[in-house]
Amino acid sequence: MDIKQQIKDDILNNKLARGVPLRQVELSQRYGVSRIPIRDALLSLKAEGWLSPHGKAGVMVPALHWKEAEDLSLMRAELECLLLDMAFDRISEKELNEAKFISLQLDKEGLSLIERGELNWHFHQALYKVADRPTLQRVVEGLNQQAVRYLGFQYGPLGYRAESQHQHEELLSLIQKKNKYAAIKFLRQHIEDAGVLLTKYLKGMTDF
Amino acid sequence: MDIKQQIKDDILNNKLARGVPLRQVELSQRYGVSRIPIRDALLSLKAEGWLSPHGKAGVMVPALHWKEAEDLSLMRAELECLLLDMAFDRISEKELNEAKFISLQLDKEGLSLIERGELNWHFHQALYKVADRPTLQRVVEGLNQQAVRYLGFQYGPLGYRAESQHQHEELLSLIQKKNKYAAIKFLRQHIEDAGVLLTKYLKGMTDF
DNA sequence: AGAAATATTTTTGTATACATTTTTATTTTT
DNA sequence: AAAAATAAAAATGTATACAAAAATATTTCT
Repeated sequence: MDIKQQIKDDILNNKLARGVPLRQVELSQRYGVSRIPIRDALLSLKAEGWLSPHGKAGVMVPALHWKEAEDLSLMRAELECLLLDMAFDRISEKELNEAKFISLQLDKEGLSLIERGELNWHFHQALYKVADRPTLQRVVEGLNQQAVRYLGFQYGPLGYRAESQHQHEELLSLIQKKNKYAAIKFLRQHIEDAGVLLTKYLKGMTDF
Repeated sequence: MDIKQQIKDDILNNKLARGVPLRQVELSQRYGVSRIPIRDALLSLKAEGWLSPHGKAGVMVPALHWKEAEDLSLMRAELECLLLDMAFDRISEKELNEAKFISLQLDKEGLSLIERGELNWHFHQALYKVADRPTLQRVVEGLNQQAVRYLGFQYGPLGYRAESQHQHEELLSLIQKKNKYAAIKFLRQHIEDAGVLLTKYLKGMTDF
C-alpha cells in the first residue's frame, strides 16, 4: 500500500492528532521512507481536502465539524441525484445485479471503515457509471472520499448499518420498476437522512 | 509567481500541448527549477483536475470537452444556488457594494483570462462568504477554477462579456430587493445559460 | 512479415545534502 | 512586566545523484 493510502488510514483511525502540524521528518520515520514521498502524499492529500494548511507552510489533520459533514451530504445529495438522473435510462439488469452483489458484501460484519466506505461508493458507482459523465463522477467520488472521515460515527455510535442496507435495496427496487422520479427522490432522502442524523450527533458533541 | 500558477497560466494560454505527456525534465528546464518543485506542482494540479493521468506514471493536459464544460456548469448551478440560499439573509450593503465594485473592474478591457476568471469568482464569493460554509465554498471554488479553462471560449468566440456584466447587476438588484426566490432562480439561470451556450459551441467544434 | 521476447533508453520515483524560510526562544527596550 | 527586536532552532523547500520502473527499440522466433 502506498504512503498516501497509509496516511489516509491513519487519519481515519485517529492515529494522527488533529489540529497539530504534521512534521515531515516524523512521518518519514513513521512510514520508513524519505521526506520526498511524504511531501508528495501531503500535497495531494491537501489538494483533496484530507489535510488543511497549518501556519504558513505546514499541514494538519483538520478537526471534524458538523458543518463539513452537513456540506458534504448536501453536495452529495444534489450531485448524486444529478448523476442518477443522467444514468437512469441506461441502467440495465447488469448494473442492478452488480449493485446488488456489492450491497450483499456491505452487509457483512468485520469490515474496516475504509472497506465500508469503498464498498458504499462502489454500490452507487455501479449505478452512476452508465451516465458516462467523467467530470461529475470524479467530483462526486471526491466528496464520498471526504465523507469517509465521518463514517466512524455513522457505523459506530449511530447504528446505521441495518437501515442503510434496507435503503440500498429499496433504491434498487425503485430503479427496477423504472420509477425514475421516485428513485431520485428516494436517493436524495437516503443521503440527506444520513447527513441530518450525523450532523445532529456532531452538533451535540463537545470534544472533537 | 510560483511554478504551479505558471503551469496553470500556460495551460490556459495553450502553451502546453494537450494529450501528450508532460515531461518533468522538460518542464524543469522551461521554468528554470529542479524536478522537485515541478513534481509538487504536477501532483497538486492533478488532484485539482487541471491535469489527468497519462499512461502508468505520467500526466497530461486533458483535452477540452463539452461534457466537462456541461458538468462544471451543472454542478456550479446546483451548488452555488445552495450557497446563495445559505448566504442570502446575511448579505448586507457591505457585501453588495463589494460585489458591485468587483463587477466594475470586470467591465474593463484588456484583462487576462486568469484575471477575468478570478474577478468573476471574487464577485460571487463576495456574496457567498457570509454563508460561512468553508467546505461548500472550497468545492465551489475548485469548480470555478476548473471552469476557467473554458473561459477563453466564452470571452472569445462567444461574445459574452456584456451580457455577463448585465446579469451581475440584475442579480445584485434582486438581492437588494430581498427577493430570495427570484435571486436564486436567476443565479441558476445565469450559470446554466452560460453553460448551455458554451456546451453547444464546443459540441460544434471538431478540432480540440 | 508479424508476434513475442529481450535489451536499451527514457522517465519517473526516492534518498541524501544543502538553502531558505518559518517558528520558537532569547534578549533588549520601553 | 509587556512588547519589540534579535538570535537560535527547527522545519520546509530545492537541487543533485542514484534506483526503480516504464516506454521504446531491437532482436529473436514462428
